[in-house]
Amino acid sequence: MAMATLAQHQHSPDDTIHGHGLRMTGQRRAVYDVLMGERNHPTAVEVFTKVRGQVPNISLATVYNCLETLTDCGLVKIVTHERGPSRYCPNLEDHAHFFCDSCGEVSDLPLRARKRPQDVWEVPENITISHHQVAFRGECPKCAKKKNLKSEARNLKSK
Amino acid sequence: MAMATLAQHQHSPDDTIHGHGLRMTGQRRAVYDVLMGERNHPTAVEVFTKVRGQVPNISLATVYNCLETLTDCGLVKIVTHERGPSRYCPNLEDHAHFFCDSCGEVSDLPLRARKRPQDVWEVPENITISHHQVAFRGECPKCAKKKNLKSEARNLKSK
DNA sequence: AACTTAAATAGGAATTGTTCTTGATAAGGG
DNA sequence: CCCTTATCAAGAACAATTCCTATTTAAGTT
Repeated sequence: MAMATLAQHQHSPDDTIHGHGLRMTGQRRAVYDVLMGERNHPTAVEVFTKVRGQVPNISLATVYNCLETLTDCGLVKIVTHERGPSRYCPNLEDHAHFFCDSCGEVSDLPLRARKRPQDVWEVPENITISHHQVAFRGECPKCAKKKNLKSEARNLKSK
Repeated sequence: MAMATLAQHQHSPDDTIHGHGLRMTGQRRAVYDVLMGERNHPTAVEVFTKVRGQVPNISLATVYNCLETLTDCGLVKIVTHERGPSRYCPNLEDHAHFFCDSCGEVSDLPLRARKRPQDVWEVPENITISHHQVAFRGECPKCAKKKNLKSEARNLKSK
């Protein structure tokens, strides 16, 4: 019984794709596995080079197609940031993204419990909201630490 | 005395640009005026066609250059949304954007008083945030109303 | 006013990321 | 096994933006 309940909510990616009348092909699985493996928000080209290890003669266009079907089926989210290339994210929880300006790393920031974006921005009542995309930019802890070490070194030298 | 206080905080765009060691040229002024006139978040191409009315042989590259200098000087904000072309916004207040999926209209949503994005998303303490960009998608009131009228018409017909 | 120097511009070429097209391949259902 | 449709690889096409270069313009100096 517990299983039946689980099965309803926890579809395998195969089931989800089949539910959309499509097939789980080798290429699609490989692309999905790369995303699930590295949760680094890779670009299409990064997925492409990674996935070539598994499917040596997959084409970039196919990677784009796979990423599109996966997003259409709701298995993957597409993340855009300023003018850069799109990135892909298999985290289906509601979350924002943080982009480090110095190292380029992207990380997920979860939504706080019982909070909604509308609590912070004035959204008129008669507007229907279907999606939101939230991006923060700044400096990640690693880069901040590096910078501090450098300036310490400078101070020692100048003595 | 009041004037001196004002002058400190309320620079003219010319002063701001001069403060960056640059000049307020005819092209830059025309681009800035278009943005201040239509507050529709136009794309570079839309600015280009509009600005040609004032400066008939300005080039698209120059419009891009002007938009870049204006944003570098902090007079204009650049707004990106999914894979679409960048849009430009002279509203310097902290605000989010709403994109209507059916008519494409873009509107500003002000930040609520004494609220911060960090109130809604969990941002680790040791991350430094310099910018945030927030986009909502959905249906604007006008489009919702149109849709309702249409479905009413359908209902009448089917009787 | 002429001279000097650096900034700004127009026009077009080049680049980047993505989508489209086409013919070949493969897979599931009858 | 055949038929139909989905999928794929490869490369062409495309859209938005940036880069390049020769020319023009403006500001500050004599």
